[in-house]
Amino acid sequence: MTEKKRYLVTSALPYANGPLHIGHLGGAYLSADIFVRFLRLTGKEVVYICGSDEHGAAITIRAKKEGTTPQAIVDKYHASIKSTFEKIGMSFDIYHRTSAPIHHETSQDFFRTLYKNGEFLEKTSEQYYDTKAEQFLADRYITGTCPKCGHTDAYGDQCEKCGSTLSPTELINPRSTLSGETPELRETTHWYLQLDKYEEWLREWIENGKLNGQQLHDPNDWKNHVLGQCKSWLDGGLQPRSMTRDLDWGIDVPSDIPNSEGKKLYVWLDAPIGYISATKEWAANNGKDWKQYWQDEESALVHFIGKDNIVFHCLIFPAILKSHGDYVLPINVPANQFLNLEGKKLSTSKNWAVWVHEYVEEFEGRIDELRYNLIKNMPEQRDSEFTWKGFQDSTNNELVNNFANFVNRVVVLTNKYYDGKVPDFNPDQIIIDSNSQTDTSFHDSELLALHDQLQDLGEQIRSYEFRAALTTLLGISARGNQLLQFNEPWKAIKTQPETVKVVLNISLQIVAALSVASRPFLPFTSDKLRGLLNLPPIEDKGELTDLLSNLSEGNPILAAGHTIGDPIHLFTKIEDSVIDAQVEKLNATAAAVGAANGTPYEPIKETITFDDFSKMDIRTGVVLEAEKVKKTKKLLKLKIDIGAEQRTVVSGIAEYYDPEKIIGQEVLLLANLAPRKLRGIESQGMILMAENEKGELAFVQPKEAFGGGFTVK
RNA sequence: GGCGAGGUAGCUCAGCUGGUUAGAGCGCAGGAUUCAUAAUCCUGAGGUCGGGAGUUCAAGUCUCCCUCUCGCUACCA
Repeated sequence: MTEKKRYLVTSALPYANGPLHIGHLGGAYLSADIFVRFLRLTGKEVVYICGSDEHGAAITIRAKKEGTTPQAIVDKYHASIKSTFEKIGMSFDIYHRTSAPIHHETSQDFFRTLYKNGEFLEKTSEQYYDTKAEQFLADRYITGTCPKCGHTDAYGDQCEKCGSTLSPTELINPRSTLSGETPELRETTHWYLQLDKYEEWLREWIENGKLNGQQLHDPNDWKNHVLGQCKSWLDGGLQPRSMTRDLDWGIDVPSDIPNSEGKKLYVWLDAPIGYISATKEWAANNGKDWKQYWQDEESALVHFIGKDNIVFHCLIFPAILKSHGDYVLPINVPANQFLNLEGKKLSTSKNWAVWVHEYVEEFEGRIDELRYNLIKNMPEQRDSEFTWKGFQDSTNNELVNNFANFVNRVVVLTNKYYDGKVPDFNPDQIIIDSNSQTDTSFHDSELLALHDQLQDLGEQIRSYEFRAALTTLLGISARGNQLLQFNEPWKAIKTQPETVKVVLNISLQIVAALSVASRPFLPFTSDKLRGLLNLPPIEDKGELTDLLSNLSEGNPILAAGHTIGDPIHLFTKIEDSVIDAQVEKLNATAAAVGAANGTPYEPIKETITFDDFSKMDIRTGVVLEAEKVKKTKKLLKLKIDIGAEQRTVVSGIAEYYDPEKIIGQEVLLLANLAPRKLRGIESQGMILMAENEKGELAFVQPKEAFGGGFTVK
């Protein structure tokens, strides 16, 4: 990786609309925290930026639901998220928020500059307008019947029942959530960023790391799935993207721009710019120059995100930065994939999650255990999984048995044999090598081996291989265990006391090295180790670099005669009962949500008159022919016999029925529905299907061999 | 259907531009050991690298076809 003088590291801004779960930590936060803590240990200038994303329609809607104001919602969650991050040991230099005035100014300046540079395309389109509330409606403010599954409370952008992505104009019977009225379509003007114009340089930058012929980074350092997704978008052709919205909670389009009234900045001219405004705030508070981080070639910008944010951080935000001019582009965007929980996707709405604030309470003082397991299972290259059993195993087998036990052995032996003082030794004394049971070794060569392990660990972190780095860290204490095991100081103390001095001296140096090297991963343990060894607290001023240079010269980290403290248990085992309780809790809360969210049954629809019903002509029918519609996953083309005539019907049932197996199937057909073309085939009616809560479909049929064409009343 | 990412030991995953008997951690089996939170250490078993074909002196690694998983996207009157 290209070495830079200065690092600007960001983690995706969490949305201030709910608490944090372990998926967040494993995605965009722990990785970044390891990276910056490591950089600090190497003495780099680094600033780590994050904050709450506090705008957008979802927050207004939540406020309405809870009968409060959007400000109250974001205040509540901002405070909660911020405090959770602190407890879990996230080492942000600043945790900012997008409701801060400096952020509004920064975002508006950005908009103004892009506007003046002529980067925008003004476009007018039709959108729903609520005449009673006198405003345009964001997608989320519109509900209606989902055209795909018939769910009556689908949102304008998405149906939460069937997961389809929608646009507001597709909804049947659209209603405004503000007034309950039926909205009308009105013209509105927005500013579009012409991403299509940037396609060429974005491609060159993504694929070759070059901009204007200058090599900015090596694409080989980027993750496969990140490059893949970017290329997929580039190959599909970029479209102009609206940078404004008709919203009431967000950052105003600057009032000096014509037609700006009622317009707010779109989240992508808001949230990522939060990285910049947070840097400004931090710089102002710490006597620094924010421009050195954002506008200097010697500064490396690294965005840590989840895979859902790849396109925005790799294409759209860079496009915004370059359109503005003066800004550096990210040197890497090491996006993680998703973390699953006990075999299923994490889901806030289904309450299938491990909430970090709850963990912090229930596992007080055991933060590093969670950090360890999440890093160990970090979804670096593919989706991965957290299980409570795995959490127990990694804690008990690796942290307790390997890491903490090694430290404990060393401290106990030192206290027992040398009254807690680091023993002096004869450098020519031969001991058994930690790598083999037969070879011989010296004090210095063991320190060099330690040096190499730390060097490896650093290289792994630099190349964003945090899981591997964690394995290397545990390899250090594993090697310490071998050293003790091969040399058996508990026996040798009687026969070869000089050997024991060398072995324990080395072991103590290893523990001292661990107090530094563990810091990026296990910050609380690092602090405990420093205390245990009576070493000064780490100040993040290049301690690891100093350590490495000392080791390479064979200098000890702990001088002979230095007194250490009494043994402590860094980690304790997690009992089965604790794990069982957590699994039970997870299942119970998820089940409770299922029950509260109701029932698998849909609410009964509005009452209709008999006349309404009698308008429908439902007939019995028999399937004569069935074939899959080409290039579709769900559609079958059916020929239905309804007695007097035959109808061609296209139906979305291919996932549940094989075409050959439904020939002769008796069905009910809504025969007087207006015909509609699907995939070029005219569908003359609709087959009635029953659908359960899982979305599974079943035919509704009259009794066997009833025959086609008869009416249903 | 299109695109992207994956499918490597029981489990979780490494394997860069193709090159000696395919690796790690956990789990498992056997042995050694007791300083330590019944912890540690050694040894071992276990993989036709999703399936098939091809390129090559040589393929987990390149090409093509098929298949499964995840994500984005289109179709569900």
